[in-house]
Amino acid sequence: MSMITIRPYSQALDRLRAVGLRPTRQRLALARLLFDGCDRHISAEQLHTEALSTNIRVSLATVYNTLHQFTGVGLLREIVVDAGRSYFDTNTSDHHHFFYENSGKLCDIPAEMIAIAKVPQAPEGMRISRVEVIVRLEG
Amino acid sequence: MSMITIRPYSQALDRLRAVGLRPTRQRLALARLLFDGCDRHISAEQLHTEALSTNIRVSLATVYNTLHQFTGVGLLREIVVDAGRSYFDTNTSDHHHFFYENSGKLCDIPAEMIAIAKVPQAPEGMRISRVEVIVRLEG
DNA sequence: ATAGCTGCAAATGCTTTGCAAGGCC
DNA sequence: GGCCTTGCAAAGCATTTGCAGCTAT
Repeated sequence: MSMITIRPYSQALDRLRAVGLRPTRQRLALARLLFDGCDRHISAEQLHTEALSTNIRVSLATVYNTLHQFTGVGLLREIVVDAGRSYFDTNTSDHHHFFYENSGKLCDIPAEMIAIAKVPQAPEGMRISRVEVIVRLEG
Repeated sequence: MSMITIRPYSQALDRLRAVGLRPTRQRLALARLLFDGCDRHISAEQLHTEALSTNIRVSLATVYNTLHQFTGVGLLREIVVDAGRSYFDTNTSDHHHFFYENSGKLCDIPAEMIAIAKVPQAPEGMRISRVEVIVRLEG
């Protein structure tokens, strides 16, 4: 009853199983949109629109919940570049970002294209969870 | 570590004049809170609260407008670390930040404590407006 | 069967705006 | 006086939540 494109080997189901999230129709569909292509930076609103245009009936609230669940289990990374707009990155490996201030677009900077020579020590009792580099572009 | 120093000659008035903003009572008062002490990271809500507790009558809307005007003329820098919460930094020189994910606090990393060895070239037709490093801490 | 999901709509939190009244030059 | 600012309250957005009904196992 669904018009979802069936790929012979979608990673979506396996990924959900691996992290122990029940593979419901909505989660599976969203996982396919997110993971069955190349890496991407996407907002909740965008993903919702994309889901609807692929005939996947899912509410915006569920999209938000799902994105946060995925982030919680490490399938996604949340990126905040702009007040009041969150992006989710399907690439959770070590890398950084270009941010086009005019258009609001994000673009990966591969890990080897940027090098941080000296990272300061974490203050007493704290540990570094992540070093995030955002190169802001205009023009 | 340090108490706020009362300076006999507030820089606030001069700063406003220098950037061509009319020194109204509200702007002057906010400028004093912001610039007459050590550098700080502050949210609109915090500044508003602080203003009220210093007997400065100012509306939250005016605080927002003022912070953005100050940012527009380079007196402040806006920092986004968390979806839906903006901080304004009175230190506009080149430096980076620790972000305490648990408490939401920000802390400066002096420019010399961090070094970016290799910065990627800006894409065709773009120029780098700023390289921002956020070291996220937890614990 | 039942614990966990989902949709909807209402609620929330931060931020911006419209407009009449007030203040600075 | 004239124009810029301000205050208030209402509007705006993105996001979250409460709850009744649905679903995967």
